[in-house]
Amino acid sequence: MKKIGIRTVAEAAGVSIGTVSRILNPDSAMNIKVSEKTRAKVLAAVGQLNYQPSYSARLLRGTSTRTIGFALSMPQTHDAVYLSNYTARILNGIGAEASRNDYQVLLIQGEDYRHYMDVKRIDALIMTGFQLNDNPLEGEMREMFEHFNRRDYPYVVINSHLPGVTTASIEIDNEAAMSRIASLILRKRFESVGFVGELTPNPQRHHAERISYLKKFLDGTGCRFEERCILNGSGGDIPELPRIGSYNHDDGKAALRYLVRNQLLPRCIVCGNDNIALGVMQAAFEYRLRIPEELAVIGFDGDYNVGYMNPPLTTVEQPLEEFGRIAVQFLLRKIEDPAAVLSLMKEPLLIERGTT
Amino acid sequence: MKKIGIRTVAEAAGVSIGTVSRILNPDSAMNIKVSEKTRAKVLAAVGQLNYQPSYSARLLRGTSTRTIGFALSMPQTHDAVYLSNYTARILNGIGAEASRNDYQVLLIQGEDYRHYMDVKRIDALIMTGFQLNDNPLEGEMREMFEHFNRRDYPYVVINSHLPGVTTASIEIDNEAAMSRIASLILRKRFESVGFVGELTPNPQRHHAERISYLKKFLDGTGCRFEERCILNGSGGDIPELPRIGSYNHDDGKAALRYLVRNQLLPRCIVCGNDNIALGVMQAAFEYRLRIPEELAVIGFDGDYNVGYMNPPLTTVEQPLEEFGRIAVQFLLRKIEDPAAVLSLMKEPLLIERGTT
DNA sequence: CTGAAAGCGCTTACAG
DNA sequence: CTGAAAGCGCTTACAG
Repeated sequence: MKKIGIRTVAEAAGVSIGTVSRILNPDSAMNIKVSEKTRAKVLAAVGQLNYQPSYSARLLRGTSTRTIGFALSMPQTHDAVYLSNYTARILNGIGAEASRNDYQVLLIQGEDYRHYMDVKRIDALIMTGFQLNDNPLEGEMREMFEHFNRRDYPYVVINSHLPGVTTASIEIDNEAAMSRIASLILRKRFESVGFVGELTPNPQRHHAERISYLKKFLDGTGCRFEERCILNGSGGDIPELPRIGSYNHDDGKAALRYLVRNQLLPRCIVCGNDNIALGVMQAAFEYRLRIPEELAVIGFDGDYNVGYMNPPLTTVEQPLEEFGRIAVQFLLRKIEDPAAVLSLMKEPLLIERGTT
Repeated sequence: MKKIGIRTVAEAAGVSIGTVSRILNPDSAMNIKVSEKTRAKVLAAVGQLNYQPSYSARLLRGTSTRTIGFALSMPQTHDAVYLSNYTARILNGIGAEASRNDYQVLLIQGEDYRHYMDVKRIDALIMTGFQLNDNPLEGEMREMFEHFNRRDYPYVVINSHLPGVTTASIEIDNEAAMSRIASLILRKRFESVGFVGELTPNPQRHHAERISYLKKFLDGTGCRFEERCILNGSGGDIPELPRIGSYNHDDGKAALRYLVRNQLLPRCIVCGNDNIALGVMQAAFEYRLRIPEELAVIGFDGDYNVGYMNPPLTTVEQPLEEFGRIAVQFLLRKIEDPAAVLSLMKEPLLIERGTT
C-alpha cells in the first residue's frame, strides 16, 4: 500500500505539488489566483484519493498546531489524582470553547511547560493550581513567566498568582467571597466560626488568604473566630492525615472529629472547598449533629453535586467553566495580537442553601 | 534573537549535526559508538544553549508523538457538557498511566477520529460513550473500526460496543451488575421496583440492556417490575425534559415527580447512573419520603461524592480509573506488538450503603 | 567513531 | 495562473 502524499495527488491531477498546496490552503494569499478548472481537478483527486495532508509536515512549516495546552499540575504538587473535580470544571469550559473554535486540548503533565511552547507543540497554554503556600519551584516558575512574557507567548493562569511577576490571569475575588460569607454569618448570628482547609504540610495558598480575609471581616463583630478553630496546613494540634490523593473529603472528616473531641466545635464551619465540606458533614452526621440547627457548614467552589446533598450545601460558586472559556477566548485573541493582556478578577456568588 | 537549532549546537560543539542527533537519540543503534569526549562536548553545548529539538521535525521523521488521544464524544451525541463526571474518571486513569509512561493526552472532539491516527497526530486512541440506542453514525463508525483493525492501529473502546464488528474493548459486565442488584432487592424483600434512565429520545444503550437483565433476574420472583415504572428514553407517558447538557440530575427529579403524581411509586428505584439517583433522592425529600424506609434508591457508577450523601448512596461501582489505566497499558503493548488484542469484561462491585 | 548527504511532506517566495 | 526549487529541522543509511 503506497502512502499517498501531496505528490500522489499532484500526479493524479496532472499539476505540480505547489498548486495542490495552494488549493488546499485557503488562507494562503496565492489561493485566489487559481483557475476554477485546475481547482476542480485537484479537489477531485484529493477526494478520490482521500488525501490527508501530513500534520507533522505542516507543523514543520510553521503552521499553527490548533492545540491549546492545559497544564494540570506542577511537579511535586501532583498527587495520585490527575484531574480534580475543580480542574475538570475548568477543563469543561476550555474544551467547549476550544472545540467551538476548532482547537483541541492537550493535557500536559510534567516538569517542563516551556518546552511545549518553545517547541511549538501547542499554540497556547493554560495553567492552574500551583499556588501553594510554599512552592519550592517559585523561582523557576517566575523565570518561566518572564520567559513567556518576553516572547509574548499566549498563556493564562487561572486562580493562581506568583508574587513579583505579572501574568495574564483570571481569578476569583477571595476578599469579596469572604465578605459575603461574613455577612451571612453575622445575619444568622452564628456566635463562633471555624475554618477547615487542607490538612497537609503545604496547602493551597487560597485557604490562608481566605482565612485572613474572614478574620478581617469578622474582627470586632463579636463573632468568635479563634485560632484553634482554624485547621489548615499541618503542625501544632492539627491532626495528621496521610495524603492519598483523595478529593479532600478526608480532611473534612478528620477536622470535624478533631474539633468535637477537643470540644472546640464552633457554630459554623467555613470550608476551603466543597469536598472538605462534604467530609465535615458526613462526620457531623456520625456524631448526630443536626445541620444547620447545631452546626452550619459553608463550602467553596460550587461543585456539580453539592446542591443534591441533604441538606444541600451553602457554598461560594466559582464560575470555573466560564474561567476556562474566557481563558481560551483571550488566548485566541493573543495569538492574533501579541499585545493583548488579561487581568480579570471575578466576584463570586454565595449560594445559600440548606446547611446555613 | 537567532533561533537555535541542531546546527547551532553542532557549530558550538565543533561537530556535525548528525553526531548531535545521534547523541540526543539514545534509542538510536548508532548511539553507542560515540566517543565520550565528543559526547561531553555536545552535551555541554546543548546544556549551555538550552537547545530543544524541534517537536515537529522529529514528528516528520516518523518518531512517535508520545501522545494518546481520548475521544470525548461522537458527533451529534455531544451536548453542552464536554467532560462528564464519568468521563473525567476514565480520564483520570488514562492520564495517570500515560504520564507514568511519559505520554501526554490529547482530548479530541469532533467528527474525524481516523484523521488523527492516519496523520499520526497521536500514537493511539481511546474512545467511549458513543453507544446510543439509535446511533445514526453506526455505519460510519463500523467502517472506522474496520479501517483501524485493518491497519492494526492501537485503539481501545471503553464501555461501548458496536454490533457486527470486533473492537479492542474494556467493558463492565452489566449482567453481573444487575444480578447483584436483583439479589439485594430480593434479600431486602422490596415488593416493587422501578427503573429511571435518561429521559431523552436517544439514551445510552446500557440502560436498556440493564433493564432487560433486571427483568430476567426478577422474573418469577414475585417482585413487581412493571413496564410503567420503567422510565427510559422518551415517548408514551414519560415526561419530556429539555436537554440542557446537565448531568442527568434533572432526569431523576422529573422521573420521581412523575411516579409520585401518577401514584406509580415503587418501593425501590434502580437508576441508570448516580446523577439520576441524586435527582431522584432530592425530589423524594421534597415529598418528604423517607429513604430507605419508604423508598430505596440504587445508583450506578460510583461517583466520588455519592458516599457522602445523606444517606450515602448504594451503588454499583465501576472501576473507571482502572479502565483508563488498563486501556493505556494495552495501547503501549499494542504499539510494540501489532498483534496484541484486548477484550475485557469486568465484574462490578455493588456497594451497599444507606439508601437500601 | 564521525561527516556529508538524502529525504521526511509540506509551504512559499521566485520566476515566468 | 502555474511550475521548479529552496527550505522548515531533524534522522539515518551510506561512506570512510
